[in-house]
Amino acid sequence: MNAPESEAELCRRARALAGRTVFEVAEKLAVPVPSDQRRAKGFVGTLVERALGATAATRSAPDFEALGVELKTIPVRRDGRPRESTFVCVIPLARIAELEWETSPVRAKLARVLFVPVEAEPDLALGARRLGSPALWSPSRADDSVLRADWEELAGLIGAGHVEAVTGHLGRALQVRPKAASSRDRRRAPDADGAWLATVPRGFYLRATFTAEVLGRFF
DNA sequence: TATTGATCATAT
DNA sequence: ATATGATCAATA
Repeated sequence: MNAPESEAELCRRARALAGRTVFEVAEKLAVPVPSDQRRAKGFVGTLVERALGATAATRSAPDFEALGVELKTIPVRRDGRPRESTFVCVIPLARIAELEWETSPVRAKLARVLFVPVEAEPDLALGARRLGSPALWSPSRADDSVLRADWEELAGLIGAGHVEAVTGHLGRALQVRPKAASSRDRRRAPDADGAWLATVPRGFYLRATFTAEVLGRFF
């Protein structure tokens, strides 16, 4: 699929996918649907990228580069509420002390997001899951201030050398969780004495409660 | 059941 | 190795 030339075109394409199953979308792209999603966790996200004409598949840029729009598929329950948190970005542990909210990767990633809900009941086969109505979101001023407060708390702790004290319990909208192939993976981060320590790579995620509130505005 | 911590595949 | 796409699975 070629890249959409405008937000309006992107939205039309996304609306056209609503109600269709993963199998139907995959069939049109001649892509086989994995039988075991445990071995294909990113399958639906990549599939919808291709179906909509995303350009930055594997690069560190918005999915729709020319439009500045990031795509997020979001697994939902029957009532439409998210089942999972939403991964935002890897945390640059070693450099985070130099960053500010205004120029942070979190704020850049979330500036414009197209959420595409996907049914995700565990007992519903991957191919049978239906896509939902898309929601094109930018943070409201209130959203931005909540995200900023979380960023300042979490980035502040990490930058001050307290990465090991940051658990998934912190943050109202944003949280910090491991983001690695294995818990044995290591990355360097500052310690409290100005030296380096080795710790598991981490990412920023949006809490499901936050995305539930955001999506609730659209429906 | 809700949430946190751990993990899987692929591309560059 | 690191970033992309996320969901799995153990714990509280």
